[in-house]
Amino acid sequence: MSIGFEAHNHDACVATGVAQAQAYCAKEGLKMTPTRQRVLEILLRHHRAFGAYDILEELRNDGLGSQPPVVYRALDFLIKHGFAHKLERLNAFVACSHPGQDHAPAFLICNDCGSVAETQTSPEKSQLREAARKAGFTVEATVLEADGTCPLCTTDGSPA
Amino acid sequence: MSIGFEAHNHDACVATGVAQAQAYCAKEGLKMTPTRQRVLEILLRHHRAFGAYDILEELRNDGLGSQPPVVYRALDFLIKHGFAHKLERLNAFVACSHPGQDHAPAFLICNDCGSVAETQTSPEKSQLREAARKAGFTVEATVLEADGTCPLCTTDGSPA
DNA sequence: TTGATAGTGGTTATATTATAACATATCAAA
DNA sequence: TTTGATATGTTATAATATAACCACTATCAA
Repeated sequence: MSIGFEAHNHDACVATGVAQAQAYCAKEGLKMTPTRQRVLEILLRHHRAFGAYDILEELRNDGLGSQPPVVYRALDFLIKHGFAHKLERLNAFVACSHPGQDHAPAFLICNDCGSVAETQTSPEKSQLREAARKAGFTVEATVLEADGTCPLCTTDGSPA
Repeated sequence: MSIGFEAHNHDACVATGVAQAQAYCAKEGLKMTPTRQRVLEILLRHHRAFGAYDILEELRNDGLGSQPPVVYRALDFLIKHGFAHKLERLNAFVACSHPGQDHAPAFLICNDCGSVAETQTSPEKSQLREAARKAGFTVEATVLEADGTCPLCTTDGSPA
């Protein structure tokens, strides 16, 4: 369960993810508005890379805004506060698997089935941080992504 | 000199970079065509993140093709054979600083001055590879990028 | 209660990045 | 010299993202 390709109960993912985000927002004085919550739910439900325009289409179906800025603004909020991440390699988005933790996420992205696993790294041990330190470079954010084939697709050629 | 933010002779960069690429192509039976070479020269000369449409504008000035596919095809070739890399965070491109080596590059990207340093990592030691191994995930390619502030911009607020 | 302010959302328009599809050209091998 | 593979030229469009402006709402101070 630690890495994320195993099957699991997405309803629970969605419920706990939304609850955690709501709790965090209440504590920090942030506004979890209907649009933001809906975008988070969409990301949690799919639990895979999801493009901004795919999210937008679902939002539209819910009557919650139909223009790109709506979804990009919601994503900005979710990313800023750690509820979601952008996959730079795919220009797509995923819900955070470890919300509430200050973390340097890394992603394993399956090219076959599109599933995405978020893993934690230890910034103090990373080669990237070490290289930055040596160079006198101040790191603000890191992007750590691997493309490849997930165990399910490796084994039998078909996704979960 | 190991990391890449220091000032250095770009003419030499360009000359040696092109020569190395030509040698590699000759050895491998690849074609270093005028367009491809010109795109490589542009990347080497600027030695920073350079967008596809910025490259295209320079190509146009040289009469070497004026439509997007021209530059994207050249970039595909250069990237495929290790002469250039894409910075996913910026949707931009840089010449490779270590051509001819089979490597897992990592980048330090200065948000102030736009300079980019390419550093080497040891795949066998990386936390991303380790996480992949644990998950049974087969890695095909990795993206390792850090945003932040380079030593020159940290020190005095102005780029080199 | 009013009015100032900040944050959010709606909308139009447009910018930026990238590729599909098809025609033409080049070149080397059969 | 035909063939096949690779490369280039071109048109059109897809996919991703943001600027700019206006309206609404909540909050809070006067």
